[in-house]
Amino acid sequence: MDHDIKEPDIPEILKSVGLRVTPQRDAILRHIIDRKGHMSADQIYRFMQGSLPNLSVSTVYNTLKSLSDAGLIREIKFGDGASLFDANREPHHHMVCTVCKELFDFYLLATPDLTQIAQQVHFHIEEYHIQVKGICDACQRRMIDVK
Amino acid sequence: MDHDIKEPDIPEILKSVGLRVTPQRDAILRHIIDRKGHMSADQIYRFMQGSLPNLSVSTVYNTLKSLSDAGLIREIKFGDGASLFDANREPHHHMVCTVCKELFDFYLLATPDLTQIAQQVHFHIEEYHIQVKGICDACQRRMIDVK
DNA sequence: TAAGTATATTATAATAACTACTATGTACTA
DNA sequence: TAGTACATAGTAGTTATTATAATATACTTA
Repeated sequence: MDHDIKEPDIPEILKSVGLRVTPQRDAILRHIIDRKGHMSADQIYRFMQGSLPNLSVSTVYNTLKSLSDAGLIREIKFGDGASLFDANREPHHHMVCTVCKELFDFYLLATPDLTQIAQQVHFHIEEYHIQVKGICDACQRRMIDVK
Repeated sequence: MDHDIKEPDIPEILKSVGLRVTPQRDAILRHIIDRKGHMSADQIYRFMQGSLPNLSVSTVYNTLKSLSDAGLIREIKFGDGASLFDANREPHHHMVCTVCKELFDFYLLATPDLTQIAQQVHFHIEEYHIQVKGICDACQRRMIDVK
């Protein structure tokens, strides 16, 4: 058995934040961690039809809320449509393409200094997130081709 | 007549972005510019009952979309509930208090350098917005008092 | 200045994304 | 191996928003 990539112990992660281990939570958290991307509640629900055909939509929402409250995943509200969720790994931010609506991660080398502002207004910062809107590479190329 | 504060010429602003001047658009844009804060479509709708009792909810949404597309106002999706809108003045960002849910503006002195990342991934940045979550001054005090 | 037309508005219906509710089921406790 | 606190499923309800279609109006141009 090769251990190049260490499989995360999902039940252990759930226990560590005080959540009961259920097949539904295990499967949903596993899916979010395995797939690197962003996904909506509905996408998760539809994906789970294979392995958990009795899974209820409300369980998906309840689970996403529990995982989110526990800090294991992050909810991204961006553009139109449904909230997206991703595994809360290294701090990262998001770019959304206003043409194709696709969402891209990005990582900041130098983080903006928010401490000054926070001190001025006595705001206790828990987290911050940068949303960038623009046009992705593929859509830029497409626009040039059309022109 | 004192001209200390120059009144914005709303019809002129609308024309300048190619929008027809209607009483509804005039009133809505005026309200958003006059009031400095953030407001939801529903808040605008209810406020307008006095001056435009026949105003329809869909007109509020249509108008907000037109104004937003034209870059005159900005839509803020943050936390739960409805989108908020504000006049798109100097670039600024937002802090939301996770306790009282209130939204605060803040202005960055040094803007984060996103150009490097944009160049790397060939993303054409149109705008960016920093969302900060945390606890506001008032709520921090309240928590200390209770303790 | 008065049609004409493209666009805006209204009112209502429809939709999407979620939340509330309650009966049933199950993970953990002792 | 109960007992119980919590989770799930299924359905109904809610909220915010969008679509539709008939009527009305802002702006154009003759």
